[in-house]
Amino acid sequence: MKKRVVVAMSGGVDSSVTAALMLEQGYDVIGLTMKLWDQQGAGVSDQVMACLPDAAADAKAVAVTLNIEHHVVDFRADFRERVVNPFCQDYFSGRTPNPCALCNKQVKFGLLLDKALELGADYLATGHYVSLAERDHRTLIRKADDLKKDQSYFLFGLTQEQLAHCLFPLGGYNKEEIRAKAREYQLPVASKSESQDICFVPDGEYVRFLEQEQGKGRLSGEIVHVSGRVLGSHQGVYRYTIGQRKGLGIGWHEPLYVVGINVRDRKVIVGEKPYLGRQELVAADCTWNIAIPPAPFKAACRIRYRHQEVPALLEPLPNNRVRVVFDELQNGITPGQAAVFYEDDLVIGGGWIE
RNA sequence: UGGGGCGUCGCCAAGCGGUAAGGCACCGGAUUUUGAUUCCGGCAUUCCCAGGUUCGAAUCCUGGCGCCCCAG
Repeated sequence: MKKRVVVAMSGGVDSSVTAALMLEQGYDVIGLTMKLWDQQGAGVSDQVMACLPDAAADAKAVAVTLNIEHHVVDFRADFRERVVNPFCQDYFSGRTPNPCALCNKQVKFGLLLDKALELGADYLATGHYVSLAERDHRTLIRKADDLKKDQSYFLFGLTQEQLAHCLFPLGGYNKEEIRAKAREYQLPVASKSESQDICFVPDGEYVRFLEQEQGKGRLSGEIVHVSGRVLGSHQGVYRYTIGQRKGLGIGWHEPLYVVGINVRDRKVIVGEKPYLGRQELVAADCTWNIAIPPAPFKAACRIRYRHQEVPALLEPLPNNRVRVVFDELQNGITPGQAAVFYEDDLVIGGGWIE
């Protein structure tokens, strides 16, 4: 009997081609589109498993073209509770959230996967640019062949249980090839543009979003140099993130970067670039896809998306945490972002920077 | 109003008679499924003001104005 696979269809090029590929590979395919957020306006998300009204319509149109079953599931309440609210809380507590990584774990490969299994699916397939690999009877995420599109960083939180039901057919392709396939299959979304920004903040103005949600002018205070000298004022600590240079409005001999955020005193600490360097971090809520070695071990670590991982020594700590000591100083280690660990091109684990 | 110093883009700062460097900030763009970073481009017809000397001055002279420091 044919294996059944649910494809998470956002209405974008990637997930649409994913559905076509699954079909081509002989699966019994059902398309599922999540309704995550109500939003007017431009900046329609594409790769992001969006959310917007016409995303569902586009997905439906693709499903019709492919002649597959398609459903829309309404996760708006859960999405707000599990992704949007933590996003706001993080910013208002001086952290910088990574909603995409959280959404993957909680919603796409949480609620949506559950829904897929409910529908009798063996697998959930998505249009992420990653592959899967087997090692020591475990399933690991492998970076995409096209490193420019690699999205393994955002998927570090998936557990063995989740990965057991995942299919990522796009990992071996690059974007041009996927677009070509979309045209080949004559998908109506073949020429849709790339998306960016947070899906629930399509215009990228996350500050405005936060202020709409929680009110304006909270947590305003001083901008202080590492030397202690007050250099200016700011309109809210949530407007800043570690490593940020632009938007400080301070004329100085050199560029200044945000090197610290003190919510209690409402202070944004700035300093010259060398002050950004840190040798280590601690990550919490770790997910491991290997057996955790009992002793400290070497691995490569990424501290942000789209950055070459760097060598470090990982020391597992109690309570699902890990200390990461880098061989070289790293700039812009930011609480709230993910630290993702690699062995060659495999994701072996990751956690949230404290 | 005794002595000394200084006034060039929002900030710092070159320039010292030949027709306004640079850095920071800011703005725009590129890159990017988070936030950042990074990269590229833009940004003083004008040098505190008013006269004067020069073919020509931010640069020299005169007079104002405004700061700063040291003395009283």
